[in-house]
Amino acid sequence: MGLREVKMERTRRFIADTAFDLFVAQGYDDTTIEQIAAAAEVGTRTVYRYYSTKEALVVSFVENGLTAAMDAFLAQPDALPLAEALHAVVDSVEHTIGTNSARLLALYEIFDKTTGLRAGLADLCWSWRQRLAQEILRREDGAVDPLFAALTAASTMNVIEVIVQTWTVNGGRVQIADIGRETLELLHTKAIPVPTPAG
Amino acid sequence: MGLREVKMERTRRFIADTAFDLFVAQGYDDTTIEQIAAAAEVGTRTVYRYYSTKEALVVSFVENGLTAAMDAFLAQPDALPLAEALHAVVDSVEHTIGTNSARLLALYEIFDKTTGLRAGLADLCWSWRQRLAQEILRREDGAVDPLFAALTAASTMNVIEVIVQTWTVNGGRVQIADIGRETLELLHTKAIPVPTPAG
DNA sequence: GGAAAATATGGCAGTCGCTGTCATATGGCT
DNA sequence: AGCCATATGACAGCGACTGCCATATTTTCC
Repeated sequence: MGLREVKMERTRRFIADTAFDLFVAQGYDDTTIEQIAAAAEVGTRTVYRYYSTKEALVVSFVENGLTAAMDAFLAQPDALPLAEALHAVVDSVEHTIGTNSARLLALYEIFDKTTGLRAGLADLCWSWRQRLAQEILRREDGAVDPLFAALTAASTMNVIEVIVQTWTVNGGRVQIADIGRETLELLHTKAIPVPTPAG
Repeated sequence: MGLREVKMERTRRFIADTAFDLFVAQGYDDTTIEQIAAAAEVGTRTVYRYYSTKEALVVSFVENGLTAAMDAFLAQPDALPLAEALHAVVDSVEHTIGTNSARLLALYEIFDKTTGLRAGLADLCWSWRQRLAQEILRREDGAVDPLFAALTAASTMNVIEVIVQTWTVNGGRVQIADIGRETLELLHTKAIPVPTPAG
Protein backbone atom coordinates (compact mmCIF):
# COMPACT_ATOMS: atom_id res chain seq x y z
CA MET A 1 0.00 0.00 0.00
CA GLY A 2 1.48 3.30 -1.11
CA LEU A 3 1.99 6.38 0.99
CA ARG A 4 -0.88 8.02 -0.81
CA GLU A 5 -3.47 5.49 0.29
CA VAL A 6 -2.17 5.54 3.83
CA LYS A 7 -2.58 9.29 4.05
CA MET A 8 -6.04 9.14 2.53
CA GLU A 9 -7.15 6.49 4.96
CA ARG A 10 -5.82 8.60 7.79
CA THR A 11 -7.62 11.76 6.74
CA ARG A 12 -10.73 9.70 6.16
CA ARG A 13 -10.70 8.54 9.74
CA PHE A 14 -9.70 11.95 11.02
CA ILE A 15 -12.60 13.66 9.31
CA ALA A 16 -15.14 11.23 10.77
CA ASP A 17 -13.60 11.42 14.24
CA THR A 18 -13.49 15.21 14.12
CA ALA A 19 -17.10 15.34 13.02
CA PHE A 20 -18.05 12.90 15.75
CA ASP A 21 -16.47 15.09 18.42
CA LEU A 22 -18.21 18.19 17.11
CA PHE A 23 -21.54 16.40 17.00
CA VAL A 24 -21.11 15.33 20.60
CA ALA A 25 -20.00 18.79 21.67
CA GLN A 26 -22.59 20.96 19.96
CA GLY A 27 -25.15 18.65 18.39
CA TYR A 28 -25.58 17.29 14.89
CA ASP A 29 -27.89 19.93 13.47
CA ASP A 30 -25.88 22.82 14.85
CA THR A 31 -22.69 21.58 13.25
CA THR A 32 -22.08 22.63 9.66
CA ILE A 33 -19.91 20.83 7.17
CA GLU A 34 -17.83 23.97 6.98
CA GLN A 35 -17.06 23.72 10.69
CA ILE A 36 -16.11 20.08 10.32
CA ALA A 37 -13.86 20.88 7.41
CA ALA A 38 -12.20 23.71 9.32
CA ALA A 39 -11.67 21.55 12.40
CA ALA A 40 -10.25 18.73 10.29
CA GLU A 41 -8.13 21.26 8.36
CA VAL A 42 -9.42 20.27 4.95
CA GLY A 43 -11.64 21.91 2.38
CA THR A 44 -15.38 21.38 2.56
CA ARG A 45 -15.21 19.77 -0.84
CA THR A 46 -12.81 17.18 0.50
CA VAL A 47 -15.20 16.21 3.26
CA TYR A 48 -17.80 15.39 0.63
CA ARG A 49 -15.27 13.39 -1.32
CA TYR A 50 -14.83 10.99 1.59
CA TYR A 51 -18.38 11.06 2.90
CA SER A 52 -21.02 11.76 0.33
CA THR A 53 -23.42 12.99 2.96
CA LYS A 54 -23.41 14.64 6.35
CA GLU A 55 -25.44 11.68 7.56
CA ALA A 56 -22.77 9.32 6.29
CA LEU A 57 -20.34 10.85 8.75
CA VAL A 58 -22.38 9.39 11.59
CA VAL A 59 -23.71 6.27 9.93
CA SER A 60 -20.23 5.16 8.94
CA PHE A 61 -19.53 4.07 12.49
CA VAL A 62 -22.51 1.75 12.53
CA GLU A 63 -21.58 0.57 9.08
CA ASN A 64 -18.18 -0.51 10.32
CA GLY A 65 -19.83 -2.76 12.89
CA LEU A 66 -22.17 -4.28 10.33
CA THR A 67 -19.30 -4.86 7.95
CA ALA A 68 -17.51 -6.81 10.65
CA ALA A 69 -20.66 -8.85 11.25
CA MET A 70 -21.04 -9.64 7.58
CA ASP A 71 -17.39 -10.62 7.35
CA ALA A 72 -17.91 -12.97 10.26
CA PHE A 73 -20.83 -14.54 8.43
CA LEU A 74 -18.91 -14.93 5.20
CA ALA A 75 -16.03 -16.50 7.08
CA GLN A 76 -18.22 -19.42 8.18
CA PRO A 77 -17.76 -22.55 6.05
CA ASP A 78 -20.63 -23.23 3.70
CA ALA A 79 -21.01 -26.70 5.19
CA LEU A 80 -22.00 -25.26 8.55
CA PRO A 81 -25.74 -25.22 9.21
CA LEU A 82 -27.27 -21.86 8.44
CA ALA A 83 -28.43 -21.31 11.99
CA GLU A 84 -24.93 -21.64 13.36
CA ALA A 85 -23.48 -19.39 10.70
CA LEU A 86 -26.01 -16.73 11.62
CA HIS A 87 -25.01 -17.12 15.22
CA ALA A 88 -21.60 -15.79 14.25
CA VAL A 89 -23.29 -12.61 13.09
CA VAL A 90 -24.90 -11.99 16.45
CA ASP A 91 -21.64 -12.88 18.18
CA SER A 92 -19.81 -10.31 16.12
CA VAL A 93 -22.26 -7.59 17.04
CA GLU A 94 -22.00 -8.47 20.70
CA HIS A 95 -18.24 -8.32 20.45
CA THR A 96 -18.32 -4.93 18.73
CA ILE A 97 -20.54 -3.54 21.42
CA GLY A 98 -18.49 -5.08 24.19
CA THR A 99 -15.28 -3.50 22.98
CA ASN A 100 -16.58 -0.05 22.04
CA SER A 101 -19.13 0.62 24.76
CA ALA A 102 -18.34 4.24 25.55
CA ARG A 103 -18.00 5.31 21.96
CA LEU A 104 -21.21 3.59 20.93
CA LEU A 105 -23.20 5.11 23.75
CA ALA A 106 -22.10 8.56 22.64
CA LEU A 107 -22.95 7.64 19.09
CA TYR A 108 -26.44 6.51 19.93
CA GLU A 109 -26.97 9.61 21.97
CA ILE A 110 -26.40 11.59 18.80
CA PHE A 111 -28.91 9.43 16.98
CA ASP A 112 -31.36 9.82 19.81
CA LYS A 113 -31.11 13.60 19.94
CA THR A 114 -31.40 13.99 16.17
CA THR A 115 -34.64 12.64 14.81
CA GLY A 116 -33.55 13.26 11.25
CA LEU A 117 -30.75 10.72 11.60
CA ARG A 118 -33.05 7.80 12.28
CA ALA A 119 -33.88 7.50 8.61
CA GLY A 120 -30.25 6.97 7.69
CA LEU A 121 -29.92 4.28 10.32
CA ALA A 122 -33.11 2.54 9.28
CA ASP A 123 -31.98 2.64 5.69
CA LEU A 124 -28.65 1.12 6.59
CA CYS A 125 -30.36 -1.77 8.36
CA TRP A 126 -32.63 -2.19 5.38
CA SER A 127 -29.79 -2.43 2.87
CA TRP A 128 -27.88 -4.88 5.05
CA ARG A 129 -30.95 -7.01 5.37
CA GLN A 130 -31.10 -7.16 1.60
CA ARG A 131 -27.45 -8.09 1.41
CA LEU A 132 -27.84 -10.77 4.03
CA ALA A 133 -30.85 -12.26 2.24
CA GLN A 134 -28.88 -12.40 -0.98
CA GLU A 135 -25.95 -13.99 0.77
CA ILE A 136 -28.18 -16.63 2.36
CA LEU A 137 -29.58 -17.46 -1.05
CA ARG A 138 -26.08 -17.82 -2.48
CA ARG A 139 -24.92 -19.88 0.46
CA GLU A 140 -27.83 -22.30 0.17
CA ASP A 141 -27.24 -22.29 -3.57
CA GLY A 142 -30.78 -21.31 -4.46
CA ALA A 143 -32.19 -24.39 -2.75
CA VAL A 144 -34.42 -22.31 -0.52
CA ASP A 145 -37.44 -20.14 -1.19
CA PRO A 146 -36.49 -16.48 -1.70
CA LEU A 147 -39.28 -15.63 0.70
CA PHE A 148 -37.60 -17.85 3.26
CA ALA A 149 -34.26 -16.14 2.72
CA ALA A 150 -35.86 -12.72 3.07
CA LEU A 151 -37.64 -13.69 6.27
CA THR A 152 -34.55 -15.26 7.76
CA ALA A 153 -32.41 -12.24 6.97
CA ALA A 154 -35.08 -10.00 8.42
CA SER A 155 -35.26 -12.08 11.60
CA THR A 156 -31.52 -11.91 12.03
CA MET A 157 -31.43 -8.17 11.57
CA ASN A 158 -34.30 -7.89 14.03
CA VAL A 159 -32.31 -9.73 16.65
CA ILE A 160 -29.39 -7.38 16.10
CA GLU A 161 -31.56 -4.28 16.23
CA VAL A 162 -33.47 -5.40 19.29
CA ILE A 163 -30.26 -6.31 21.09
CA VAL A 164 -28.56 -3.02 20.30
CA GLN A 165 -31.62 -0.96 21.08
CA THR A 166 -32.22 -2.67 24.42
CA TRP A 167 -28.60 -2.24 25.34
CA THR A 168 -28.51 1.46 24.47
CA VAL A 169 -31.86 2.22 26.08
CA ASN A 170 -30.47 0.78 29.29
CA GLY A 171 -27.47 3.05 28.93
CA GLY A 172 -25.11 0.11 28.56
CA ARG A 173 -25.65 -0.82 32.19
CA VAL A 174 -26.55 -4.41 31.29
CA GLN A 175 -24.39 -7.16 29.90
CA ILE A 176 -24.83 -7.30 26.17
CA ALA A 177 -24.31 -11.07 26.26
CA ASP A 178 -27.25 -11.43 28.64
CA ILE A 179 -29.56 -9.49 26.36
CA GLY A 180 -28.41 -11.48 23.38
CA ARG A 181 -28.99 -14.78 25.13
CA GLU A 182 -32.42 -13.77 26.36
CA THR A 183 -33.47 -12.51 22.94
CA LEU A 184 -32.38 -15.68 21.20
CA GLU A 185 -34.04 -17.84 23.80
CA LEU A 186 -37.26 -15.93 23.36
CA LEU A 187 -37.09 -16.53 19.67
CA HIS A 188 -36.58 -20.25 20.24
CA THR A 189 -38.68 -21.21 23.21
CA LYS A 190 -41.67 -18.93 22.87
CA ALA A 191 -42.86 -18.98 19.31
CA ILE A 192 -43.51 -15.45 18.16
CA PRO A 193 -47.29 -15.30 17.73
CA VAL A 194 -47.28 -14.38 14.10
CA PRO A 195 -50.69 -14.43 12.48
CA THR A 196 -51.73 -17.85 11.28
CA PRO A 197 -52.58 -18.22 7.59
CA ALA A 198 -56.25 -18.42 6.73
CA GLY A 199 -57.16 -17.84 10.38
CA MET B 1 -66.32 20.10 10.90
CA GLY B 2 -66.11 23.68 9.69
CA LEU B 3 -65.67 24.85 6.15
CA ARG B 4 -62.11 25.83 6.92
CA GLU B 5 -61.03 22.30 7.83
CA VAL B 6 -62.78 20.85 4.80
CA LYS B 7 -60.94 23.18 2.46
CA MET B 8 -57.63 22.50 4.16
CA GLU B 9 -58.12 18.77 3.90
CA ARG B 10 -58.94 19.17 0.23
CA THR B 11 -55.87 21.22 -0.56
CA ARG B 12 -53.80 18.81 1.49
CA ARG B 13 -54.90 15.94 -0.69
CA PHE B 14 -54.61 17.99 -3.84
CA ILE B 15 -51.03 18.95 -3.11
CA ALA B 16 -49.98 15.34 -2.54
CA ASP B 17 -51.82 14.12 -5.63
CA THR B 18 -50.35 16.87 -7.77
CA ALA B 19 -46.88 16.07 -6.49
CA PHE B 20 -47.46 12.38 -7.14
CA ASP B 21 -48.39 13.02 -10.75
CA LEU B 22 -45.35 15.20 -11.29
CA PHE B 23 -43.08 12.61 -9.72
CA VAL B 24 -44.48 9.95 -12.03
CA ALA B 25 -44.20 12.21 -15.07
CA GLN B 26 -40.71 13.60 -14.63
CA GLY B 27 -39.13 11.84 -11.67
CA TYR B 28 -38.77 12.74 -8.02
CA ASP B 29 -35.38 14.43 -8.12
CA ASP B 30 -36.20 16.48 -11.19
CA THR B 31 -39.32 17.90 -9.61
CA THR B 32 -38.88 20.97 -7.45
CA ILE B 33 -41.18 22.09 -4.68
CA GLU B 34 -41.69 25.27 -6.66
CA GLN B 35 -43.09 23.26 -9.56
CA ILE B 36 -45.40 21.34 -7.27
CA ALA B 37 -46.62 24.55 -5.69
CA ALA B 38 -47.25 26.09 -9.09
CA ALA B 39 -49.11 23.02 -10.36
CA ALA B 40 -51.21 22.90 -7.21
CA GLU B 41 -51.76 26.66 -7.41
CA VAL B 42 -50.46 27.42 -3.95
CA GLY B 43 -47.37 29.12 -2.61
CA THR B 44 -44.27 27.07 -1.97
CA ARG B 45 -44.52 28.05 1.67
CA THR B 46 -47.96 26.47 1.85
CA VAL B 47 -46.67 23.17 0.55
CA TYR B 48 -44.24 23.04 3.44
CA ARG B 49 -47.02 23.85 5.88
CA TYR B 50 -48.86 20.68 4.89
CA TYR B 51 -45.87 18.45 4.27
CA SER B 52 -42.81 19.30 6.25
CA THR B 53 -40.59 17.60 3.74
CA LYS B 54 -40.45 16.75 0.06
CA GLU B 55 -40.06 13.14 1.11
CA ALA B 56 -43.23 13.37 3.17
CA LEU B 57 -45.17 14.04 -0.02
CA VAL B 58 -44.38 10.51 -1.19
CA VAL B 59 -44.23 8.73 2.14
CA SER B 60 -47.67 10.00 3.11
CA PHE B 61 -49.28 7.48 0.79
CA VAL B 62 -47.60 4.56 2.49
CA GLU B 63 -48.40 6.11 5.82
CA ASN B 64 -52.09 6.07 4.98
CA GLY B 65 -51.93 2.33 4.41
CA LEU B 66 -50.11 1.73 7.66
CA THR B 67 -52.59 3.89 9.52
CA ALA B 68 -55.39 1.72 8.21
CA ALA B 69 -53.51 -1.38 9.32
CA MET B 70 -52.97 0.00 12.78
CA ASP B 71 -56.63 0.97 13.04
CA ALA B 72 -57.56 -2.58 12.10
CA PHE B 73 -55.33 -3.85 14.87
CA LEU B 74 -56.75 -1.48 17.45
CA ALA B 75 -60.27 -2.45 16.43
CA GLN B 76 -59.69 -6.05 17.50
CA PRO B 77 -61.11 -6.86 20.93
CA ASP B 78 -58.50 -7.22 23.64
CA ALA B 79 -59.83 -10.68 24.46
CA LEU B 80 -58.80 -11.99 21.05
CA PRO B 81 -55.52 -13.92 21.03
CA LEU B 82 -52.63 -11.75 19.95
CA ALA B 83 -51.86 -13.88 16.92
CA GLU B 84 -55.33 -13.40 15.50
CA ALA B 85 -55.31 -9.70 16.18
CA LEU B 86 -52.05 -9.42 14.27
CA HIS B 87 -53.63 -11.35 11.45
CA ALA B 88 -55.99 -8.41 11.02
CA VAL B 89 -52.98 -6.22 10.36
CA VAL B 90 -51.77 -8.38 7.51
CA ASP B 91 -55.31 -8.63 6.19
CA SER B 92 -55.59 -4.88 6.13
CA VAL B 93 -52.37 -4.51 4.16
CA GLU B 94 -53.51 -7.12 1.69
CA HIS B 95 -56.79 -5.29 1.29
CA THR B 96 -55.08 -1.96 0.75
CA ILE B 97 -52.87 -3.46 -1.93
CA GLY B 98 -55.76 -5.26 -3.56
CA THR B 99 -57.83 -2.13 -3.91
CA ASN B 100 -55.09 0.29 -4.95
CA SER B 101 -52.92 -1.85 -7.18
CA ALA B 102 -52.26 0.56 -10.01
CA ARG B 103 -51.57 3.52 -7.77
CA LEU B 104 -49.27 1.54 -5.52
CA LEU B 105 -47.27 0.16 -8.40
CA ALA B 106 -46.65 3.68 -9.64
CA LEU B 107 -45.73 4.72 -6.12
CA TYR B 108 -43.19 1.97 -5.68
CA GLU B 109 -41.74 2.75 -9.05
CA ILE B 110 -40.96 6.19 -7.72
CA PHE B 111 -39.33 4.66 -4.67
CA ASP B 112 -37.39 2.28 -6.85
CA LYS B 113 -36.05 4.94 -9.17
CA THR B 114 -35.07 7.27 -6.34
CA THR B 115 -32.53 5.73 -4.01
CA GLY B 116 -32.71 8.69 -1.68
CA LEU B 117 -36.32 7.90 -0.83
CA ARG B 118 -35.57 4.49 0.64
CA ALA B 119 -34.44 6.03 3.89
CA GLY B 120 -37.77 7.72 4.44
CA LEU B 121 -39.57 4.47 3.81
CA ALA B 122 -37.30 2.49 6.10
CA ASP B 123 -37.73 5.12 8.78
CA LEU B 124 -41.49 4.93 8.47
CA CYS B 125 -41.43 1.16 8.93
CA TRP B 126 -39.15 1.61 11.91
CA SER B 127 -41.41 4.07 13.65
CA TRP B 128 -44.48 1.93 13.05
CA ARG B 129 -42.67 -1.07 14.43
CA GLN B 130 -42.07 0.91 17.58
CA ARG B 131 -45.69 1.92 17.77
CA LEU B 132 -46.84 -1.65 17.25
CA ALA B 133 -44.52 -2.94 19.95
CA GLN B 134 -45.85 -0.37 22.37
CA GLU B 135 -49.41 -1.25 21.45
CA ILE B 136 -48.76 -4.95 21.99
CA LEU B 137 -47.35 -4.20 25.42
CA ARG B 138 -50.43 -2.16 26.29
CA ARG B 139 -52.77 -4.81 24.93
CA GLU B 140 -51.13 -7.57 26.94
CA ASP B 141 -51.12 -5.19 29.87
CA GLY B 142 -47.41 -5.48 30.54
CA ALA B 143 -47.69 -9.22 31.10
CA VAL B 144 -45.13 -9.96 28.40
CA ASP B 145 -41.41 -9.33 28.13
CA PRO B 146 -40.68 -6.04 26.32
CA LEU B 147 -38.14 -7.98 24.29
CA PHE B 148 -40.93 -10.31 23.26
CA ALA B 149 -43.14 -7.40 22.25
CA ALA B 150 -40.32 -5.86 20.24
CA LEU B 151 -39.59 -9.11 18.45
CA THR B 152 -43.23 -9.78 17.71
CA ALA B 153 -43.78 -6.29 16.33
CA ALA B 154 -40.66 -6.67 14.24
CA SER B 155 -41.82 -10.02 12.87
CA THR B 156 -45.17 -8.58 11.92
CA MET B 157 -43.62 -5.63 10.14
CA ASN B 158 -41.29 -8.06 8.39
CA VAL B 159 -44.20 -10.03 7.07
CA ILE B 160 -45.77 -6.85 5.76
CA GLU B 161 -42.55 -5.65 4.16
CA VAL B 162 -41.75 -9.00 2.60
CA ILE B 163 -45.27 -9.32 1.24
CA VAL B 164 -45.30 -5.84 -0.24
CA GLN B 165 -41.82 -6.14 -1.64
CA THR B 166 -42.47 -9.50 -3.26
CA TRP B 167 -45.70 -8.20 -4.73
CA THR B 168 -44.10 -5.07 -6.18
CA VAL B 169 -41.01 -6.86 -7.48
CA ASN B 170 -43.34 -9.13 -9.42
CA GLY B 171 -45.03 -6.06 -10.82
CA GLY B 172 -48.32 -6.92 -9.16
CA ARG B 173 -48.74 -9.88 -11.48
CA VAL B 174 -49.29 -12.26 -8.57
CA GLN B 175 -52.20 -12.51 -6.18
CA ILE B 176 -51.32 -10.65 -3.04
CA ALA B 177 -53.33 -13.15 -1.01
CA ASP B 178 -51.18 -15.99 -2.33
CA ILE B 179 -47.98 -14.28 -1.30
CA GLY B 180 -49.40 -13.51 2.10
CA ARG B 181 -50.48 -17.08 2.66
CA GLU B 182 -47.16 -18.49 1.54
CA THR B 183 -45.22 -16.08 3.72
CA LEU B 184 -47.26 -16.88 6.78
CA GLU B 185 -47.03 -20.59 6.14
CA LEU B 186 -43.28 -20.34 5.84
CA LEU B 187 -43.14 -18.56 9.16
CA HIS B 188 -45.23 -21.31 10.76
CA THR B 189 -44.21 -24.57 9.18
CA LYS B 190 -40.52 -24.06 8.54
CA ALA B 191 -38.97 -22.56 11.61
CA ILE B 192 -36.74 -19.69 10.62
CA PRO B 193 -33.24 -20.91 11.44
CA VAL B 194 -32.37 -18.16 13.84
CA PRO B 195 -29.08 -18.64 15.63
CA THR B 196 -29.36 -20.78 18.72
CA PRO B 197 -28.20 -19.30 22.01
CA ALA B 198 -24.87 -20.47 23.33
CA GLY B 199 -24.44 -22.64 20.24
C1' DG C 1 -75.22 41.41 9.09
C1' DG C 2 -71.00 43.61 10.53
C1' DA C 3 -66.83 44.22 13.39
C1' DA C 4 -63.13 41.90 15.53
C1' DA C 5 -60.43 38.00 16.64
C1' DA C 6 -58.18 33.97 14.81
C1' DT C 7 -55.69 31.78 11.50
C1' DA C 8 -54.34 30.30 6.79
C1' DT C 9 -51.68 32.04 3.00
C1' DG C 10 -47.77 33.58 0.23
C1' DG C 11 -43.80 36.30 -0.65
C1' DC C 12 -38.98 37.42 0.67
C1' DA C 13 -34.60 36.82 2.45
C1' DG C 14 -31.39 33.82 4.21
C1' DT C 15 -28.97 29.35 5.69
C1' DC C 16 -27.11 25.09 4.58
C1' DG C 17 -26.46 20.64 2.27
C1' DC C 18 -24.73 19.23 -1.88
C1' DT C 19 -22.74 19.26 -6.91
C1' DG C 20 -20.01 20.48 -11.22
C1' DT C 21 -16.01 22.55 -12.64
C1' DC C 22 -11.37 23.78 -12.79
C1' DA C 23 -6.85 25.40 -11.37
C1' DT C 24 -3.34 23.83 -8.22
C1' DA C 25 -0.64 20.81 -5.31
C1' DT C 26 1.05 16.31 -4.04
C1' DG C 27 2.51 11.51 -4.48
C1' DG C 28 4.07 7.70 -7.80
C1' DC C 29 7.05 6.26 -11.53
C1' DT C 30 10.94 6.30 -14.99
C1' DA D 1 14.66 15.71 -12.31
C1' DG D 2 10.58 15.41 -14.88
C1' DC D 3 6.17 13.47 -16.30
C1' DC D 4 1.74 11.45 -15.18
C1' DA D 5 -2.00 10.46 -12.19
C1' DT D 6 -4.82 11.99 -8.88
C1' DA D 7 -6.05 14.33 -4.52
C1' DT D 8 -7.24 18.88 -3.06
C1' DG D 9 -9.72 23.17 -2.41
C1' DA D 10 -11.91 27.25 -4.11
C1' DC D 11 -15.85 29.16 -6.47
C1' DA D 12 -20.36 29.41 -8.27
C1' DG D 13 -24.81 27.71 -8.20
C1' DC D 14 -29.12 24.90 -7.21
C1' DG D 15 -32.68 23.50 -4.33
C1' DA D 16 -34.59 22.11 0.17
C1' DC D 17 -36.05 24.26 4.14
C1' DT D 18 -37.00 28.15 7.80
C1' DG D 19 -38.26 32.64 10.10
C1' DC D 20 -40.68 36.63 9.42
C1' DC D 21 -44.31 39.57 8.20
C1' DA D 22 -48.01 41.58 5.49
C1' DT D 23 -52.28 40.10 3.52
C1' DA D 24 -56.47 37.49 2.85
C1' DT D 25 -60.01 34.43 4.52
C1' DT D 26 -62.83 32.18 7.98
C1' DT D 27 -64.96 32.07 12.35
C1' DT D 28 -67.02 34.21 16.24
C1' DC D 29 -69.32 37.35 18.85
C1' DC D 30 -72.36 41.26 19.14
